[in-house]
Amino acid sequence: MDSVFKALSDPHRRKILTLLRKRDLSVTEIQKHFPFTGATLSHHLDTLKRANLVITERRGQFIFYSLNTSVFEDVLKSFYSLFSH
Amino acid sequence: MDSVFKALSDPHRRKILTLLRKRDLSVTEIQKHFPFTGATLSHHLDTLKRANLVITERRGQFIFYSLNTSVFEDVLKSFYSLFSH
DNA sequence: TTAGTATTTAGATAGTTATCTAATTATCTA
DNA sequence: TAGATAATTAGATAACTATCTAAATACTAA
Repeated sequence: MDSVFKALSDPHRRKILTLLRKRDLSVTEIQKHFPFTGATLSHHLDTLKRANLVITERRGQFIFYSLNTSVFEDVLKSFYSLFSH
Repeated sequence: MDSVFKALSDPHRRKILTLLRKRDLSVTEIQKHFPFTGATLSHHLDTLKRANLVITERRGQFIFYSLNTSVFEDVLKSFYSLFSH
C-alpha cells in the first residue's frame, strides 16, 4: 500500500487518474495535458502502474491506460483505517 | 490538498495517524513507537500539521497531538474524486 | 532562579524523485 | 522492408525529503 500512497503524492499523477476517469487514453493523448516530456510522463505512468492503480493494453500502435478500479476499494479501506476512531 | 497527499505518502506519518486514532498523544509518547530521533519526529509532525491532519495543544510541559477529524471528509471527497467514474 | 524535561529549529548530508536529452524497442503503413 | 510514429529505457542532473547532531526555546519543579 506504500507504493499507492507514494503514487498519489504527486499532483501530475493524480491528474492523470482524473483524466482516466472519463475514458481510457493512450500515452499520446495523456501527453497533451502536460508540459513535460514523454520520457517524464512514461515514468509517472510506470509509478501508477507499479502501484496497481492503472492497467495497460496495447491496441496496435498505441498503448492505452485505464483505471484499475478493482484496487480502489482496498485503497479506500486503507484510507479509512487511517482516520476512523 | 497537495500537502495532504504528500503528508500521507510516508509510512511513518501514516503510523502516527493510526496511533492518534485511539487517543491524543504527546510527542514523547509518539516517540516511543519510532526508532529515529526527536528532531526527525518533530519534522514529521510538522508535515502532518501543515497538512491540517493533526492539531496540537500544549498541556503544561507537554504538547499533545490529535487527529483533526474535521478535514477528513474533505480528504475523503478528494480521494473519491480521483477514482469515481 | 536554576536544573531538568519536552519540543522545535538550524545546519549538514545522504538518499530519493522529477526531469531532461538521447538511444532503444515496438508497431504501422507505404 | 524502410521510414514514421508511439512508447519506454538509459544515463545524467537538480530539487526535494528524511535523517542526524547540536543549539535554542518553553515549561516545570525544587
